Amino acid sequence: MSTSRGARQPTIKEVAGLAGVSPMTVSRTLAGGRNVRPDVQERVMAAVRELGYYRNENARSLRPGQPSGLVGVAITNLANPYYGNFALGVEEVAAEHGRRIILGNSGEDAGRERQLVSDFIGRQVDGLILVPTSGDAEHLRPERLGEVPLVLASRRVPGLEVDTVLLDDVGGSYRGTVSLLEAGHTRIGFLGNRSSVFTGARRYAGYERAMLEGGAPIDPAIVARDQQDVAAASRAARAMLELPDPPTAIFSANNRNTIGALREIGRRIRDGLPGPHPAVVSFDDFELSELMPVPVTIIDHDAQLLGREAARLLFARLDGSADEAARTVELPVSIEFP
Amino acid sequence: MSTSRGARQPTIKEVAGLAGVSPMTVSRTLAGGRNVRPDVQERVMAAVRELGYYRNENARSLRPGQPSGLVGVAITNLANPYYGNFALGVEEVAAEHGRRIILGNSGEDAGRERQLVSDFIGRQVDGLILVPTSGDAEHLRPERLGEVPLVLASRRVPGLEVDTVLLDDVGGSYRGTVSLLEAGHTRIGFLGNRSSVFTGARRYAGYERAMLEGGAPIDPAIVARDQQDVAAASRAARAMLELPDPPTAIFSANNRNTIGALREIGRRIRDGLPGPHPAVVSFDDFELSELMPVPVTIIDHDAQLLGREAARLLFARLDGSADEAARTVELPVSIEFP
DNA sequence: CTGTTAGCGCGTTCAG
DNA sequence: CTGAACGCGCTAACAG
Repeated sequence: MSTSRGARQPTIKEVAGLAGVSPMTVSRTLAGGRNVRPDVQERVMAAVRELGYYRNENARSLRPGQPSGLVGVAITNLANPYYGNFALGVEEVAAEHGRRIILGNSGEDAGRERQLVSDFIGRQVDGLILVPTSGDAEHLRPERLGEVPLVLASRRVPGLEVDTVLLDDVGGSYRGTVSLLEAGHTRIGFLGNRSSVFTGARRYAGYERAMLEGGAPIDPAIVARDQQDVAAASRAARAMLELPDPPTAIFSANNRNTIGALREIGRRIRDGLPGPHPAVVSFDDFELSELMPVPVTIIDHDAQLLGREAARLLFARLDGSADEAARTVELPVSIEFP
Repeated sequence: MSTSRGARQPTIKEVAGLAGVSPMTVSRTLAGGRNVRPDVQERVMAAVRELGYYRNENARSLRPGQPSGLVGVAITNLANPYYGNFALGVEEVAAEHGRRIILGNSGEDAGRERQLVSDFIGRQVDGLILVPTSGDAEHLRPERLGEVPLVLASRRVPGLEVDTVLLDDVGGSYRGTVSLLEAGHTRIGFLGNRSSVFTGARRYAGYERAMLEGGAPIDPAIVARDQQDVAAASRAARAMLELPDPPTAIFSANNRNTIGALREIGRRIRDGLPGPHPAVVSFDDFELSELMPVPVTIIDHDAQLLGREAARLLFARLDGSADEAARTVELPVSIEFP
């Protein structure tokens, strides 16, 4: 009378037995019913319902050439709402194509990513969509992946020529920084990821180009490029705002750094520290940005769309409607002024 | 020379061939190498590396009794950061147990949830974790699920006695509302989900009890219970704030309603409309709540922890270390004053 | 220590 | 229109 290990899932044989037909007839009925008499189909479906039968997709995909209907998705940080939306975009398009996603969180760790990819391939995924970590990428090389198509999102991997969806990181950062320069700022701080992170490097490049072109000096004392989370970002912002000559504006290269910077600015305002408090340009949107105590310009883009686009590239590959060459799609960003 | 359909994944046979052993020896080596000579193991592993072989997990789990190592997770709205964190919690604990998650987004649609569950079972998941929709739940009845254990999170399903993780919705809402009453408010609006949503009903119940006990009348004109997204919440907030006698405080039953309400309050402040502007109590945390133009009290809880706890209940069931009776875990919430 | 046999659930192929 | 045989990749159980 234990709860478990008793009656496993019913098989096609049991359904066949109950319906008084051969397993083959059940299979055919489930496959659409071609070449099966309607009344027999009735009996089969009745047996299916009675037994609570579900077709075993794993056994099904055992046959070579049969797709598993699974797409492996690895993300660097699901706790970041940005990647939640990304995953949703992938999931939606996959569902439209009758596929399911297997999701793993790499936590920005290359070893974990490698494990995830191994497991995904072992489960016969039809394709992979990754936001790659910045570590070693040996496990993503084509000869390791065999036939399984790979799409990268958000970041490129050096030396890996595969379908990729990127944002216009450089252009967005450039335009965002220019908007600060045009507003009269010359002392503009930078908060971002370390340059080994692909987007970190690209977004810094946009900032740098705008500063150079605008004739504004880049002071290393107000450039902080190693914050991966909100707490670190707050500390970095604090350090530069406590300088004798603090920045009058801050360019933040991503959501986590923006939140950290604003948290610190808010603290200073509440503590009654003297202003002026810095204006902020943020790469990545966040909710209620219009209610901030300092003007916040948003370099906005759609994570869900990024996910959808990545999935589209993958399915184009799977349908064979993509040609040999790896494709890169760069999605535009929009700038929203306060 | 086409990219595809050519060299499928190598099989255990090919590895065996290359290593000059039988498939069984490869299998044993991969399973840990018991009863295989070290030098033979070497040869096998070399062949594995050379061919880029991955064990086919689907074929493996074909054998009865073998777990698939997959957990099916269905969520109502991945775009909500709250559920992203929930998924992360589940994923983490699953990974600790060597399992992977298959993730689907039900979008609050019972039909879609049913499809997802069918597919999950067809893929031989070891267990299911759902944030159930509020629709028909026929497909979750034990006889439909067979041996597959189910854990519900966040919401209960009427008539379904299964392991469940809930928040202390009633207590949190009660205490949050009491804090407003103690601050002198008596005209307190309510924004939330329709009562068919489990949490919607529970959170309203806490609000209602506090209001009754506090002797504060509940005015239907400032109770709005049908907002599922931010835009609808904004409209509802606007409607009650434009009344001749608007509420002096608002209790918001979830993240989406809170953002909507604050967006509307912010708009009124920017437009220079006369105050006083309402204080807000929010069930669910959000970032930068400390920077809002009106005081915001947070009824806080940890979505990631909710996910972890749900996964723990599931694995307790799978390990057989849980007894027959369905368990309910109610996680506490904490109140953070502005 | 290693190999052979058999069968998991399903669908393609070929007979009726 | 229906069924029987075979094999997909893998591993317990049983030789050797």
